Amino acid sequence: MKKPAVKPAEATVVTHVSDVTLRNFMGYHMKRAFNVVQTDLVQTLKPFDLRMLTYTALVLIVDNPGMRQSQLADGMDIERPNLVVIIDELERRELIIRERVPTDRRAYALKATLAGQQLYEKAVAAVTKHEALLLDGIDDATRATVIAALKQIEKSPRKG
Amino acid sequence: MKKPAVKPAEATVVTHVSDVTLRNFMGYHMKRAFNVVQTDLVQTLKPFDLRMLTYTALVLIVDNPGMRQSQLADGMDIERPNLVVIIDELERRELIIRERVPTDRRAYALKATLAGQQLYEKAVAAVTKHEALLLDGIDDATRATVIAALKQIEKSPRKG
DNA sequence: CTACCATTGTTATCATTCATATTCACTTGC
DNA sequence: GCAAGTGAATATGAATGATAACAATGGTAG
Repeated sequence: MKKPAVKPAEATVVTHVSDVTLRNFMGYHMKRAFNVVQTDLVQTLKPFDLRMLTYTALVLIVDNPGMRQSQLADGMDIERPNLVVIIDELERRELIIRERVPTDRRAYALKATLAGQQLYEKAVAAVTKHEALLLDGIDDATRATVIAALKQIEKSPRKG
Repeated sequence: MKKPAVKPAEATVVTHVSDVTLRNFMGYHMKRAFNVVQTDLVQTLKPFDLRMLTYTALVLIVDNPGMRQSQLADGMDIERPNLVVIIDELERRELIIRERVPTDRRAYALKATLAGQQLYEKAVAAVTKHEALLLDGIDDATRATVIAALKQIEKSPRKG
């Protein structure tokens, strides 16, 4: 019989919330840590008027000039319809352009403008700096171990 | 000059989407890995008719009998109004009860019913099993390292 | 005791993110 | 040429998260 290490103190006033059971799960730690990272990222991107999604899209477009929207949606793990508004916003701000593909007039080739590339440079630099602060106390070997483990989890069988 | 290691192949057709820039960020790895974990968790909880939020709430209530809603909201890092519907659902399904606190008639003491405790046992066991599969190739020492690192990130200064 | 303020839970409302279904334009395979 | 498939857009809905405002109650200063 597996008795959990949690003793429900009968009708006692709760002074401190215990999450011992959830702390047994890697996913719980991941969610809590990621929340901190995400909150920091949102703050970091605010001066550039970028959200996490618009930032990710911009970076991928700069890194992959000429990519199609469906490719970008795949890369971002979101559905095509949801990408449209993101691309709309980036295009309206003239950070990227939708260029018709001559060989397939259904598709758009996504490319960053000069302004888009410049914003990319600044935003990536800012995020890099902020993340360095967040990971301050963690040495390089540990970081490498964590990244390797996260990659392995990401590549786990039951993906999509 | 910091030239990124990304060469924008002029007007070339993109065959494979590169995320080299994003791969420099720990947060990106965390998000991708967590997506996998979360998708698996949702699937795991589906047979029990639990979502991530109702599951988390149930676990915390079982572990902390008598806790208040505001304490639970704090523990779950969500706002009080958003917790109401979650508690409503758990109460409607008779997994928990809202018990009036005699000493403070504004507050409810949250307690799991027998059915709630039983569902808790089954759900926690299922999640434990599924997570074990997900972390299969990762040895204990690595897991401990990752958890320690995630905890450190979570406790980072700029929290809330 | 009264007046004021803080807290608990609730309702209403809104923004964001993500999914699905449908439609339109276009391409491709037969 | 036509049927089927693909790229993108639109409309819509579900889930999660936040804020504002409120009623009821509790605590405290005067």
